[in-house]
Amino acid sequence: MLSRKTKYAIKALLALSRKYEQGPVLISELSEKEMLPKKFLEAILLDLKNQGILGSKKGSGGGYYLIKAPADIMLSSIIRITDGPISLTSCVSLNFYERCDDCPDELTCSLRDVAKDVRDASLNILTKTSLQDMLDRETKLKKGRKKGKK
Amino acid sequence: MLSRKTKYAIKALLALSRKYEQGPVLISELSEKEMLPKKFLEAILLDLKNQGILGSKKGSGGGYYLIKAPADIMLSSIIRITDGPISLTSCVSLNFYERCDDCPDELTCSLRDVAKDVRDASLNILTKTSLQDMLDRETKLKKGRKKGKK
DNA sequence: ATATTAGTCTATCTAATTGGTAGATTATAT
DNA sequence: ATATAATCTACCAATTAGATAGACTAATAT
Repeated sequence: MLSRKTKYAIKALLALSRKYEQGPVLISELSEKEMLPKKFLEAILLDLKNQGILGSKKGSGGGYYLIKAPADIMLSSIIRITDGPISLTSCVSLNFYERCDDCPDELTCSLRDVAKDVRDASLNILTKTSLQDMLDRETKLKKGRKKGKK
Repeated sequence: MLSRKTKYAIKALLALSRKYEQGPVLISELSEKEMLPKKFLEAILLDLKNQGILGSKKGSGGGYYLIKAPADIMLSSIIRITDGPISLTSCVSLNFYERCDDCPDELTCSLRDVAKDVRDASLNILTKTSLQDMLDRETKLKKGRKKGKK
């Protein structure tokens, strides 16, 4: 399950996506409009900045802003920053590989084999879904509901 | 990521699968041969029993045994017992549904929409992979390694 | 019967993680 | 200079993960 941290990050990033190239947005504004605990959000945004997703500006007229286009920021990148590994086991993680301390032989571990498949299936979606894609989905979902479609 | 609990459970269940219909196996035997902490394993096995996966017998000649065929026990069932939800968000969980406390509208939440896709992709594998499948994979992996294949 | 065996129940315990807050500090625009 | 707003340091409480100890109960062998 995604942590609150990750959900907050995604919410904030979606809000920043809607204001892409419209100048910095205040933490307090993000916090209020998106209903995110301010101090916690602070830490999250700082994290996203240090990982190269956001830029920031201090002083009046300052705030946070996307450093890349919403279409170039993938869900997988966000999750990895705030939650770490996406895979079921660390032994198949592409970005956080670690040997399972007790595993006698990785090459013949059937769980690892399945975990690999699950990882590929998940990443196939998460590395292809950008913030822009999510905004698009949102508008589609809203339209769909208005027209009473499912 | 899967918890240790889940990994231990899978290890133990695979061992019990190899001895399917050969009578009960001692906790202590499982613990030693599979290198699992005994007391922790005790709790896990009891859990699996209460969830209808294992049977048990007390007294001498007793132990734990599979109550269904290895081909009928799916990875998804095991993970759900020991780790809970498989999905990224509780709002798309088939077995542990819960509303996201802060979500203003589930029907137009784009994260939920993506989480649904990821859930389907993961479950497509996990509900189709049985303990028997894992044993089969294991032997295949062992053969493959002997012959030097990849 | 009773001693032995082996699962079950209750109760802890520690360490790590999660979610969150407070307050001082530093950079910047005016 | 001063107000603004991000950044840094330092906590803190609650929960979960991982694990152990010991009493209790049921079944079996002798």
